Amino acid sequence: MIIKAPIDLQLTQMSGQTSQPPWAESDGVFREVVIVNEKPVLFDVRQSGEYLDFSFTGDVSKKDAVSTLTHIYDLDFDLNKFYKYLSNQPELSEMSEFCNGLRLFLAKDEFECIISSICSANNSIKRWTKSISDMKMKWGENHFENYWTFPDKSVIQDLFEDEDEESLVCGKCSGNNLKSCGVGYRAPYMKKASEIFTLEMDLSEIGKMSYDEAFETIMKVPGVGPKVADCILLYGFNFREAFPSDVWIKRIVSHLYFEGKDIPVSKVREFGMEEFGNNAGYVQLYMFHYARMSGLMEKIKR
DNA sequence: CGTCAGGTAAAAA
DNA sequence: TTTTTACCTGAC
Repeated sequence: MIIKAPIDLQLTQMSGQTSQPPWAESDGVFREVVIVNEKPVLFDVRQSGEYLDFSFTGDVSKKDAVSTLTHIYDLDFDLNKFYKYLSNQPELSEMSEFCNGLRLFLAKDEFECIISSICSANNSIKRWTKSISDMKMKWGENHFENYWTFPDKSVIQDLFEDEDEESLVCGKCSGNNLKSCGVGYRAPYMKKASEIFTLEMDLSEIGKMSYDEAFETIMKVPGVGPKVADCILLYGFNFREAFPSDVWIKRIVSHLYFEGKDIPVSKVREFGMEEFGNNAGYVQLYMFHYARMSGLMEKIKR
């Protein structure tokens, strides 16, 4: 089945958005299990011309399958209208040609997005995606032979932090702890975050809040600073006015708007939100990949 | 082997 | 309030 909205699936999958690791790819087919109406559904998605082609296995209606993928790949967003917006501004006008078809890759599981985003802090895309994939295989639920959902918060909060803690309980066991997934010092953050969402913070409330209220709330979670908070709000809860600002975005904004002057990341975030409004999330996404693909990144390193 | 990148938390200014 | 430092891990 084809969903008639332009997308570059490969680019979107591999763009390092912290909602989740890329789906398993084979011969241009991206495959993943997603929980829809509390039941596991295995999706196959592939590029068909400029559109998305898909099939699925599982106990779900065609309509719900379509709306699930439409959400995850943000297919209701009008890319051409966004490209018009970009082309009207000299600083941004080149971006759409370098990132044509790039879309938000939104969370299939809000909790997975939170832990992924915490894991991505001060980390490389390659490393955090491997950590999250390892966690799924170790403690998630297995479906359709080779696919795993992300473990529940109640599972992660009780995990051993490292080998030391694990061997206290079981002398010769190993590998059944968070640090074995390469998450490093983020392990205690992940455990505490899980505990908070189990005990005191209701995930379903976040999406109903205003952006400011949601930002303030999510910032109370350990391991969540301003950058991670904005990733969680953008990719996990669809707050499109979020402008996740890290060192790369700082360098790009500084290069494009402030003659290369060193601007504090906090100011970059404020600038992005004021300047781009509801397009802030998309502009951030396009800035990063434009810099990657145009060679700008090499030029402004350091 | 050492050096470095990269956000957050906690300490220090 | 803003600035500095320590933190795991893997790439180089």
